[in-house]
Amino acid sequence: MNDTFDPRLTGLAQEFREALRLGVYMFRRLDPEGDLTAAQLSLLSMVSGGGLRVGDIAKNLGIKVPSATEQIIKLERAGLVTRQADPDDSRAVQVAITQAGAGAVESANQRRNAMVAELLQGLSNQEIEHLAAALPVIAKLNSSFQN
Amino acid sequence: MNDTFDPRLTGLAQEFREALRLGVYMFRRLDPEGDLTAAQLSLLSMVSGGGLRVGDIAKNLGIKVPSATEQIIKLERAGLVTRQADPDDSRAVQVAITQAGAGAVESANQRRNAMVAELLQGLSNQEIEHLAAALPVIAKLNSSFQN
DNA sequence: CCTTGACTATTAGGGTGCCTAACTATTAGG
DNA sequence: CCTAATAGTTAGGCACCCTAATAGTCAAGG
Repeated sequence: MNDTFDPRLTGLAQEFREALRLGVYMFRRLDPEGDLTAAQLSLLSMVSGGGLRVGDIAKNLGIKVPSATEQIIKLERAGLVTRQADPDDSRAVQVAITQAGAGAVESANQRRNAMVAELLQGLSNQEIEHLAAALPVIAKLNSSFQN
Repeated sequence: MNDTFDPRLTGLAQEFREALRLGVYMFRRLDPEGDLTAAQLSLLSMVSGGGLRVGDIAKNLGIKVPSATEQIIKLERAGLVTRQADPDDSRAVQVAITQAGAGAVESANQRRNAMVAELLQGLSNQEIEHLAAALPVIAKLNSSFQN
């Protein structure tokens, strides 16, 4: 096993971990007044593009199936999604967003995006470019981390 | 209240929020085998620079005092920190790292940095540059968010 | 002094969100 | 058919955060 790396990478790793910690902080505090928790909004946004099976939702969210089930049941009780047996495979369950769910996603996203956009307004153009360039890199890191 | 923003900012905000969610995921799952949880390592790293009071720790971590107390008690039971009344103000409690605690921080940081560095190795030079340029921006966003 | 109000930390109780293990129901292959 | 694999749910548990209530200490004014 190779555990020696370019020292610059190790330094960047430390810095990246620190940024992750700050990100956790921000993520947690974004729009605490809203009706939807961050986890619920992530799930709802995901199904708002079209019905998905529980397993797909779990995989896309990077959580285990029982954790997805738990959130889905909460959302169903709140009237924001529906659950129906997949006609092609009755083991599977199709989760679809309701009209109320779509409205909730819309307003929650607006509120949160407005809060973040306000933060972003405090950045220079160059800082915004740096941030925008890095976001796909973070997404890529996450997908390689999933494996 | 102004809730209209440059639409590019709103799009970026959406993308940034998604990156935050992914970051939370990575942060939590990094080194799940280690002795320290992510939250404990954050706290321990913080006091490793010198003793701090509970309130300061909570503020620096962005959590409430009772949550900090809870973590500190766990770490104390594990022998990684000590708690002593502040000689200047016996309401306050000084939290200091032990030798075992310092060792735990050291090895946990190494393991986690190695894991992240390995992820970073999968990036191109340009991607690494983009990431490195964005990390200070994230730190800046966080500090303006604190207010 | 000594009381009152502010401050520091802890305790008690609660909630979210994730996990693994065990189970049920369904599908598909030999 | 029967068995193995697959999809989801249920049950139980843990990490980590919160608010409200409490105990102890400090500091300032009467």
